[in-house]
Amino acid sequence: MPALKPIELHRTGAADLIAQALREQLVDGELRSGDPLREADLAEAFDVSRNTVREALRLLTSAGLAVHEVHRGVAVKSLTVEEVRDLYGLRELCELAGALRAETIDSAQLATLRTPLDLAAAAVVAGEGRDAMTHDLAFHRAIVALACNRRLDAVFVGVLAELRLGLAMMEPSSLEQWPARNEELYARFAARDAAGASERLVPYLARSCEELIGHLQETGTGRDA
Amino acid sequence: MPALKPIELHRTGAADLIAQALREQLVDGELRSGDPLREADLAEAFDVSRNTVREALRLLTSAGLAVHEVHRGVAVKSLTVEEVRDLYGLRELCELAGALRAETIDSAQLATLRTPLDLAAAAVVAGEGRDAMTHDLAFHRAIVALACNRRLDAVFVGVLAELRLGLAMMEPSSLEQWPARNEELYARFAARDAAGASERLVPYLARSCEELIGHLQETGTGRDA
DNA sequence: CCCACTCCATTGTTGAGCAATCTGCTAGCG
DNA sequence: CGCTAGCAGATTGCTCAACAATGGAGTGGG
Repeated sequence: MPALKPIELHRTGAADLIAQALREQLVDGELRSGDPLREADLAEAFDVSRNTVREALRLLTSAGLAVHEVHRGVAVKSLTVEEVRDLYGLRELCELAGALRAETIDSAQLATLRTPLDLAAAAVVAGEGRDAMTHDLAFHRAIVALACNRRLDAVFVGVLAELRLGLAMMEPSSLEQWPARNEELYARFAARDAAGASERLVPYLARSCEELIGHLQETGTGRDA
Repeated sequence: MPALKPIELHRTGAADLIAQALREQLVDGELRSGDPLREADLAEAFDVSRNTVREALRLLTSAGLAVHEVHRGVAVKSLTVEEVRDLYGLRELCELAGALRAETIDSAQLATLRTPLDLAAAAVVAGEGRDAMTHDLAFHRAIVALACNRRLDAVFVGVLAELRLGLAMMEPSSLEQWPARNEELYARFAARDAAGASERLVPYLARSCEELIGHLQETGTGRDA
């Protein structure tokens, strides 16, 4: 036994890798809502066959990140106002499920909230808006994780991914206010105050939702289905 | 303009049709947990190419109904006890979100609860256990629909589909008690009593969950990941 | 009994090919 | 001038055949 092969526990096929690459381009805002995803182009870009690209696109569409119209191809999904409302409604449900557990968390779980919070704060002072948002969302994912339900986590990750379709297109407003707001929320968890955490979470999400909707309407995105 | 072509608003490709056909075989229990889904077999059975089958299988796996191990193929997913707990936790979240709206529903919404309930009752007296379960689940889907959130509906449908992987394998116990239990729940909605509905929903789901887990452990399904 | 080796079934991926369909353009017509 | 028909060109939907890579089952030797 010369050397342990670098463990590739989660070996993935080419289609999965391409889907992941596209996902990343989506959340980074490199692909904008409505952009067409042409099979031939992607096949050449990733140097794979068109069939493999098709599999990757199936994954994206079934994840809700793209839409697929027969004989017209796949395009990056553009969110409608109604969809944003639904997504935020679902997001609220997920986060409240996590916040409910605030009463019974231990210090290790509290630490999982602390880390992304610090990273987000650092990104804010560095003026890195995109990073700040990434870590902010990680903070919220940690909140949901308190519910100790992997399926719930998966749903939440999907919701965030779809929301980022819209969020990626707007400059986060009042960035410098985020750390204070998050610290306040964190303090409620540190105090094991579930009700207090929920009370702060709901208006925060409502504000964030209306902000995104406002931006969608401004830029005229998310028009006809 | 001789005749309006029968509108096919939701044209679907072959892969989607096959995925749907397999889904139906899953909820009907014709395919059991762990059964392998071999590409060549399916290609011949549905008379399509292997690539098309692969696309359909991608859809199933990303919907959580099948598992995919590289170079080992796709198999019908077998639920672990932990997954069942998570699924029921998520299901509870969805249904409670619907039950919360009990205060403000109108008579039309109440009617959407009534219909599947009657169908389920009829199936019970007819001794059609499978149909009874189908309509019972439709009743619960109607509860979730009260939240008026399409995304939530989609999540719930996915959760139910996964649960049916396990439910399809067991004979529903105490079938004749279902109608009474459901009527009781319906009465709370008719009375616009959200708290009462929630209080009845939670233990019902808990019982159902433990029943499924018990059956899984009996039959030894859901072993090693 | 256990290990190594071979063989076979199955998957992963490719590339070419063709029918169906959409899109944009052009030409003809009123 | 506006409008429709229809003709390419582009793109997708799906098939087919092939080959490499991998996993598992069987086989034989130690």
